[in-house]
Amino acid sequence: MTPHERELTTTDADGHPDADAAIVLGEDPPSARVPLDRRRIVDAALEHIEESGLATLTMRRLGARLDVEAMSLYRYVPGKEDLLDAIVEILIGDMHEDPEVLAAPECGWQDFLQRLAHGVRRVALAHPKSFPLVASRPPEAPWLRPPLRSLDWVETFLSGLCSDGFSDEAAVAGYRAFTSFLLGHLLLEVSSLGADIGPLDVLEDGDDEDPRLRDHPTVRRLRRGLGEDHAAAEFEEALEELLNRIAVIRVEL
Amino acid sequence: MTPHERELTTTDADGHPDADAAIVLGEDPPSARVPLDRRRIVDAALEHIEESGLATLTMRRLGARLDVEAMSLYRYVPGKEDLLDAIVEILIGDMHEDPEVLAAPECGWQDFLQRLAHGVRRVALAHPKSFPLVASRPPEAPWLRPPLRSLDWVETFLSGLCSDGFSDEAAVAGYRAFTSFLLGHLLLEVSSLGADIGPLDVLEDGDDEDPRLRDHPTVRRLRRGLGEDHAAAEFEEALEELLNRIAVIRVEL
DNA sequence: ACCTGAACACCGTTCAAGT
DNA sequence: ACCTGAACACCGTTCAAGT
Repeated sequence: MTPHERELTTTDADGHPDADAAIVLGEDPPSARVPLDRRRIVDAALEHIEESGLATLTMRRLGARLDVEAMSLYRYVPGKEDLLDAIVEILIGDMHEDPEVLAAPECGWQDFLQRLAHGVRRVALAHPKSFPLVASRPPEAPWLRPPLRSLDWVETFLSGLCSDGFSDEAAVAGYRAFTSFLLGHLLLEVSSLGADIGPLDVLEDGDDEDPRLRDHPTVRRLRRGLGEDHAAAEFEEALEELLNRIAVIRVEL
Repeated sequence: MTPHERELTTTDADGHPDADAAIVLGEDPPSARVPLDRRRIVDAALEHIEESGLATLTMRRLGARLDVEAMSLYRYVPGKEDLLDAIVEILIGDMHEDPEVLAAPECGWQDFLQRLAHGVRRVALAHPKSFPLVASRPPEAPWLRPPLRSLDWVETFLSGLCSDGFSDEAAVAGYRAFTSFLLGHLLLEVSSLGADIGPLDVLEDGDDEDPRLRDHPTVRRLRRGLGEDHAAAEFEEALEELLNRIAVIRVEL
């Protein structure tokens, strides 16, 4: 694709170099490939993870994807660990840019938390294989419990609640309940998605039997229900319950 | 070191072989080191992770810890991935051996789930740096939603509920609610523990200011509360709420 | 200014060879 | 039977050198 574009822009069918024209028009330098750039690197890493998984992400492979040798990446990224951190920052940034999420809590804290939860869920579902990084990378502020990454996110959350009548203690308690809720639900949902469930693994309720089920009669009996995906509905329901619980915290603390 | 031991045990200072004496006493072969063994390898890996973190776990280092070259490990473990899976199995096994957890649900499903939850939490807290593997390793049964590892665990859970009046549908719904609850709470709790929080990171409420807090006034204001660890109490409280919710599921489904 | 070749230390893993 | 030496392919990372 990139070579294709390059061909089209550097010479036309008659062999005329038309690079000059492009420059005159103020476009990118003919096709001396766009110089590398930190954001482009992080995006490519994200793409790779979603396509092929975190385990195969390699500085060398990432370089190849960008038509560059691995060493070039180090001009823009201090190292692989920092690259993974940068991915997390992009994911969190996506959340913050979402206008749905960003909107101030004018319609009350319940609406605010609803939008926040759905915003995080959208990001998680859009990047199922990368999302677990958000939970596993060492946090920006380790003294913060729970140590979710991104002080920006925490600030948004706490100031949102405090602006709608939460006491300091209630806001902190709400923060804890909300984050563990999101983590549990989204990590599980995302891990079913990332599992690359082969069509043969669906375990039809036909007469054929998975040998592993011989010693697990209850799992076998309930296997149809266990295979169904009700993640969306369960998320809504559990979120509703959570908001009720936070409402109690709000008036009690 | 290894050659040193060998010298000391196979011959004494006068050149007498003393291996026979040891054998006569019925002890381990003098100290020709205990032959390797799959369980010993997995235990050593667990120890290494808790001491030094998953990132530094290496077949070569693991070999060194066992006074053996890395290649020897491959006689007992097919590869590094399988080793990580084996660690998860040990953790889950620990849970199942806990008599507190294992006891049949004779005192009702609420007591049963209480014991189960606390059993899982004990294991998580005992191995904070290894526990995240339970959530991140690809599951034994990918068609199972959520895909928690270990069919044994799922079987225990479901048959426990079904033996105390849960319909099939209610048991499945309860399973989903329970696992996402445990995952969220324990991963967050364990990640605060594993963070190796330096004493300087506690962020005293003294007058010194972390520069990162300049743009996060609410976090700064609430930092004392955010640093406190109420994980145990919050776990109990949230578990109580969860059991209430499951009670509703039980009668409704 | 931006990229690369060559190099270094360290991986996971295999296999023929040692004891 | 159990372990190791030597080797292979592949990592992350550095740095002097190329354009």
